[in-house]
Amino acid sequence: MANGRAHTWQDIHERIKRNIINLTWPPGELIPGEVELAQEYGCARTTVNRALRELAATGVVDRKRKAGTRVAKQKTRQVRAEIPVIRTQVEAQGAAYRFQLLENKIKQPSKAIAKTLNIKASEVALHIRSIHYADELPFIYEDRWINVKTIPKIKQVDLAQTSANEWLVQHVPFTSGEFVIQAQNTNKKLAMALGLSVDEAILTSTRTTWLESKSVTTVTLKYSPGYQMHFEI
Amino acid sequence: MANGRAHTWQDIHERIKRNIINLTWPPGELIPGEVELAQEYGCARTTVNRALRELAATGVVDRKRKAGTRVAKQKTRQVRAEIPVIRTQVEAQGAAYRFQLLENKIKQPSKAIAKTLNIKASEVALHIRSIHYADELPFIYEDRWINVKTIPKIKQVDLAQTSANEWLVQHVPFTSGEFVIQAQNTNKKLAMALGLSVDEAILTSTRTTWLESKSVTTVTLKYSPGYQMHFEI
DNA sequence: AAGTGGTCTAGACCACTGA
DNA sequence: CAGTGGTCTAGACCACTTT
Repeated sequence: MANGRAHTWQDIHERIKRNIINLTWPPGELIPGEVELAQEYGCARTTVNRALRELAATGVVDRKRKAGTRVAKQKTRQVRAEIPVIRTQVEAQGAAYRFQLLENKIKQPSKAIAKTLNIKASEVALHIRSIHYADELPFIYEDRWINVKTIPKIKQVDLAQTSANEWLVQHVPFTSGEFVIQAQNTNKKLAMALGLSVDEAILTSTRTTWLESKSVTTVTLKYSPGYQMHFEI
Repeated sequence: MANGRAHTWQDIHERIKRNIINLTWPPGELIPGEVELAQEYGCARTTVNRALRELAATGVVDRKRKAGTRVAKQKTRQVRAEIPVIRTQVEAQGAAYRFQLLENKIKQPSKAIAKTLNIKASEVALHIRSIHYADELPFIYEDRWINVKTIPKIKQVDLAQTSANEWLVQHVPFTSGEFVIQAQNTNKKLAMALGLSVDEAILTSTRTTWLESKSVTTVTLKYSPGYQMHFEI
């Protein structure tokens, strides 16, 4: 490790990244080809390839056949977050978790929901509303619709015992999903439910997931005021 | 392609993923080892390894030496988004972009900002405030502090021409960063600046970036009401 | 047409970690 | 200590793009 010869792809990865951070290779610059780097670093081309592939995956470089590898002219920055199950999130704060089921009924959804779930307006879906508490304080208000055609098993689950949030995450795989965040003012009904005053600013997230071409569920979570969502860059 | 033998890692990746979605291999299940899968699919172990590595990276499976590969019991869901430069974001909506520099001054920051930038309370930093417009409507209010010790070059940039947002993204690399989102009510000052009424709910994001152990910049963006931030799962 | 990245292979050795 | 994933190598062929 002390000498100059590095053989792991992580070492190569770091060397190249350092050259980019140093601005030895500034944005837009064409960096040496894989064979050349392999010679320079004294390793196989495959190893250099692995290092460069990781850098490309995180957007640090752009690669094109024949054109070569260039340091990316950052046009966007990627942000990422791990969204845990609500119970885990509450318990991670050292608070006691509890949730209360307000509604659990199969019925006809609004046109907007039917469209989101891609079901006919005449079809039914499972509507669930609940409040999640942290140390007996309202933390999140959940309004969820589940496509029972996709997930018929949900009807046999006791959703007063296990929250739909948790059961779905653990038992239902999905192939794609969307997650939208916005700020909203509390209305009278929500303010009452969460014990807030009207017109407070709260963060809301709407998540919709799909299994192949069939919708699974769409859920809107309304967080208590002051809630912060953290991401990594 | 028409026959059953697949040789690319993407094909192997998809076959395995399908077995997981099918619940052929339910959450928690131990799936066959790399050598076994390589035999079954008629390819090299390296290729299976590549496929499984991608699945592990996206959290679909958990891998441990000796213990083998298991289908992940999803405890978290990862969400991702590409955050573009503000100008690009506005122009992507088909709107005309313009920004107005409200302040551009080197001065002593508040204690909170000094702490965030990890500089002494007596040191100075560059304070920038501006408004970004979409079709002449206020879109984002920006409040930024730049660590001039880390980025001395910033002093030579005409920030009335090129927004700090854009210049930094294109010219300054970073090694890590944090991104925090929350909902806030507009105060009187902000309402005036953006032409809003008081107490409207707006989304704010605060981003802080680092170059090795030195802070680069911390910026708070306040989006106009109704703004939605989209993520992929 | 030629150059560069993308990937596959077969074999080898290493590094963890569970039994 | 033995089994499984993690990685490296050398060579080969392929696929995409730019020239």
